[in-house]
Amino acid sequence: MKETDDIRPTTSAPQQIDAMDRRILAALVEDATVSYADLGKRVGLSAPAAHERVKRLKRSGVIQRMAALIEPKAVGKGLLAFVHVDTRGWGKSPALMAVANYPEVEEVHSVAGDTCMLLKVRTENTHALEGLLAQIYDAPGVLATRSYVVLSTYLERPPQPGITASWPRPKASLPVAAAQ
Amino acid sequence: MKETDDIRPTTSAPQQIDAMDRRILAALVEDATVSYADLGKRVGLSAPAAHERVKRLKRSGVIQRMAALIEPKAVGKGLLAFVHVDTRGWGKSPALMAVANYPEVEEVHSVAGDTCMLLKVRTENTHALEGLLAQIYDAPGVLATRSYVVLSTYLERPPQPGITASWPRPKASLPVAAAQ
DNA sequence: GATAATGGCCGAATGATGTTAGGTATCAAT
DNA sequence: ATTGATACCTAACATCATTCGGCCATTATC
Repeated sequence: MKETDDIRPTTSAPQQIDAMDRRILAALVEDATVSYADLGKRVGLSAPAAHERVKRLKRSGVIQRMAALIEPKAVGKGLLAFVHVDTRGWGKSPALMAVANYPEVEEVHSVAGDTCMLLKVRTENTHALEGLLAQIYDAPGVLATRSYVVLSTYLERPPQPGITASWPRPKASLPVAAAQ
Repeated sequence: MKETDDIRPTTSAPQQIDAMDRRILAALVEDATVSYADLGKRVGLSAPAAHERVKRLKRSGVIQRMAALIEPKAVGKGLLAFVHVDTRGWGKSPALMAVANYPEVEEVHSVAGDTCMLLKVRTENTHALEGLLAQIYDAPGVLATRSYVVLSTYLERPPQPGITASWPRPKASLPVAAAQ
């Protein structure tokens, strides 16, 4: 399993991803432990050919890395919440970005809309969430936060390689003049 | 790499996760392609011992699966957005849940707060987002949606095994009576 | 239109790694 | 003290990743 070729994170993918690459990606996103022989069989390639493709996808940065997906509840993170942070001025202050160092913080985005920053956090309970929120409030320029505590998660998965080619026409849309 | 032991998704983890398991999880979340020899070296175990631990973590469901993490932009998903969906009645209608079949939809949660459902979606552009929103609106009972389009992502990672033992006291908090 | 060059693939051989087996130490309960 | 269970180790084996050489298709060049 030693990747002798250096996987240096080169600049973003220059070449195009074809249908074969997409099938390989789909398989690896679902299960990254398949042998190259099985992977090749699934997509219609030999093991070395599949390996060569995967190596290229890694080198080009399309495959960032292989990761173990763990069950949050098992590691003491039963509470998931999305935190919207309203900030004065420009929200990306170093003090606010420092919360990314906590392992409870999984995502930090700046968003367009009525709020500046959006965090996805996972804590053991509401008490720990309060402790994290206190850290967020502690950052200068933070005006307010709104937390959306997740009650149930129906779907949660990493980025998928598939894309929807054409979106269905809405069937129950309001009549619009000149809707082509 | 063939896991001869069946990894049947048994009921949730019965036994406790110790510090060694946490270190193994931390290593595998970062890079699931390490050899068991390297993994053992990193956490202070032999290769078979590390393997045994990993096998147990998989069987107990702590490790759900190994997945390839791909760069969304490389597969034509440069636009990330969080969509809040307000619904009349109980939001979990089959028609709304059907949007989970689109590969653009990565997360579906029901949340507490002023909205009922929260989706994380990744599309190629705003036009595709519009097509997806049309599908959401098409579900009966959907009153309104609010979309937060991500401008920049500063952090995005899968669930981490680490937990913060004690949260720092906020340094700039308002004086509170009898704050112990 | 012939030919060289490139890219992608395959089959087979080799080396690294996953995996099993057997044995030892530690700890808890009998 | 003895038994049983658990977790670990070393060593051997089986499997797989990886490399190599050659083949075929396509494209560029003469």
